[in-house]
Amino acid sequence: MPVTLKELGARARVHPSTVSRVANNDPSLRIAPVTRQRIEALLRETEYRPNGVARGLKLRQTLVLAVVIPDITNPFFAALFRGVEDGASPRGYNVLLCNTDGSPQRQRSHLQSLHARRVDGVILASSFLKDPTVRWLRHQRIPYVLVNRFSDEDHDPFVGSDDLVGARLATAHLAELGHRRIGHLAGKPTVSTGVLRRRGYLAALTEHGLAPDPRLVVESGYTEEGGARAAARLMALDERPTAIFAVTDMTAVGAFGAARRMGLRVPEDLAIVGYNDIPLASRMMPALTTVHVPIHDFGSVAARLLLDQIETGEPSRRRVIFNPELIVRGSTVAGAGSPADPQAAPVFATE
Amino acid sequence: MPVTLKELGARARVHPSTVSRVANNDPSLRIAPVTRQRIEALLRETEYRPNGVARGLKLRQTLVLAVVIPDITNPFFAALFRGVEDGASPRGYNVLLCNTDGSPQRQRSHLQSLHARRVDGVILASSFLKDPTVRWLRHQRIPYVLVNRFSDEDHDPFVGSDDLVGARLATAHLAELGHRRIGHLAGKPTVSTGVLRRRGYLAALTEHGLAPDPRLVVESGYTEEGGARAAARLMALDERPTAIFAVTDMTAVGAFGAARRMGLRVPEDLAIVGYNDIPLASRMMPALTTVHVPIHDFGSVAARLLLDQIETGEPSRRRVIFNPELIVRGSTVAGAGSPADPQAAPVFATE
DNA sequence: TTGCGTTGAACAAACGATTGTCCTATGTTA
DNA sequence: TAACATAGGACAATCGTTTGTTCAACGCAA
Repeated sequence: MPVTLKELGARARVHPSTVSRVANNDPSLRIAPVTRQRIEALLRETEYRPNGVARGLKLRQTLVLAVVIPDITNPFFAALFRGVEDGASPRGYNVLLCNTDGSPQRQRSHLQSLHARRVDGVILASSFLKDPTVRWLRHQRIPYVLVNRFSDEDHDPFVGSDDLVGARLATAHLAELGHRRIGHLAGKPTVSTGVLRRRGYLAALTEHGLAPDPRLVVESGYTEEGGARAAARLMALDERPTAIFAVTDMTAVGAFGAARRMGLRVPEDLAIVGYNDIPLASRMMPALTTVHVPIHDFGSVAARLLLDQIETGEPSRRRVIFNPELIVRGSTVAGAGSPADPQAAPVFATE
Repeated sequence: MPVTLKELGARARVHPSTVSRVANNDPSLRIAPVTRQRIEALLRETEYRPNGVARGLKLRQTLVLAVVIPDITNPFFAALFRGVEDGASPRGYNVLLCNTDGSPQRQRSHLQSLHARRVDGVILASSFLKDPTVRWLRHQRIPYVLVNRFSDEDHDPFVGSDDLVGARLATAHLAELGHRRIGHLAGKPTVSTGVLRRRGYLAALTEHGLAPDPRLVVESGYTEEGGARAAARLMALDERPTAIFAVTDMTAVGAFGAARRMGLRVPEDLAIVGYNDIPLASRMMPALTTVHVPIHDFGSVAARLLLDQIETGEPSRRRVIFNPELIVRGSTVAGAGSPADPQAAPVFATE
């Protein structure tokens, strides 16, 4: 059993509260040097560490954060989590990880559980548009930061990339390579990245004098399987696309697989662009052209924003938007190299 | 602010302890039906959830587990974590995730922090041989389960695969393909998987009449970069190997990259076998021949073993060893398919 | 000797829940 | 009518810390 203040008090023949003050270096404590040393020796000898649960109850802070994501198995979220932990751990916080598999019910029940545990804050990367659980977080005054996906345009602290710009870059790249029929594996209309990347895709098309064709946009969700299915549907069209912009790298990977199974060569028969630049992207054959975003930084910046809120006690609406950057690789331009990972910088931070 | 028993007691004009008993459905409570209904209505109306911290203090259980791993960014550990969460979440537990990056210091400091927080149990996938922190866990009577790597042969609850058998399968496969010079990207001698897989490799060599050559064994660690470096060293030998058995899939991926950079074709110039069958393995080009182990099951079984210990209050030494299975793909046999994921079953479970 | 300022701690009240025990009205039985 | 059950809750201790307040003893000056 771990040692308690009570026991230490008995062993040092002082009141437990005195031990507590010595352990916490309470400046308001006036104490005889000899007594202090006796207590300090005891603290070292027993390797006393205060019971975090009791401390949490008294101080109303648990030093625990939570990260809520769809699926840690997705490399994007794994990198994101590392960022969060790397930002929070040096400041004494531990981090709970909750997977929702994209289910609003699971998200909701996880958040309720986290609230009951009195976590100090939540980083939510699985929110959707007008997400009621985000409103609930606000209402419960639980500090939170949204990452990658936002819920309302301006009402939440947020870290992400400029999806509209990123999608436009990706699509413009394809148009400039001469592709006339460019398909889109679209995210969900209930998720901000889905909406914005689709919008960016459409904007780039018209900017390059290409008429949007509804048949060329197929909803794929965010999984590899979804990407494969959606790509297969696209390639079954009469006039099939010669290029695809996929809403995420994982769906692009699915499209790769589908193309391969249909005997299509990438990029000769089908060019593919993804989004996020997960580690896997540069390792594929051919390597995946994609929109680079600093995933690890998403996490560490989100942690910083969250800890700021926690420590000041004031909610924030700060938004940090990173500038996405196109990385051209072999999936659009045969033989294109895979340059060293670029460092995107935040170009746009309000309030 | 969340509602407390005290407030509810005041609002229902009963003592807080009575509210608690109603909320917990305490059978020892005799109560007038009308009062009960008044309280229950209030509980529903306020969506009362007991403060988990206070509950943890009183009941001496936090309903929190921790998973300690080298790096969640490694797909192996991501899948493992999912297994743990899928096993623990339905039983009301939340899971903390701690990354050590393979540093014993970070492992140690994480565990101390987890102990101070009074987590109910720990799943440790980053242990090494004779790991003092494992002894410490035992000594502190913190329920724990080791996964994938063990510390002592028989002294800890453990979930993993039979590394010796798996490595022998992999190496034998290469030998049977006719390879005479088979290199090994070895794990660390301080880690059980490193030792056992190396031993399995050596055993298979002699079983096939091949003389072990120390120059063909290069320590690579467990990262992609380490694998690339080690493979490059192997391929710089005068008599370079025509096949490599890598201690994990990630190091195999590194070897892939190195081979590609040296202009070597896989499998024609260099055959490669990995270990673990992470999702990435089957997606590579060519797909990676590897030793399949049920990673997700590692996690969920470990969670079960841990929860059993927690709920019975008794430490266990149960070991669940899964049977590894060779998956032959294109990295050793040109054109070999990638069959559906097999389901390995535990073939060996003691006490 | 009385009074007062320090020193060096002890005391006690939270934080929010759980749970064994005790108490007070009613109604019932002898 | 006195004794006694029983129903229906109230009381209080406890989990381990933190922190504002109190307090005894001592030294010193008047």
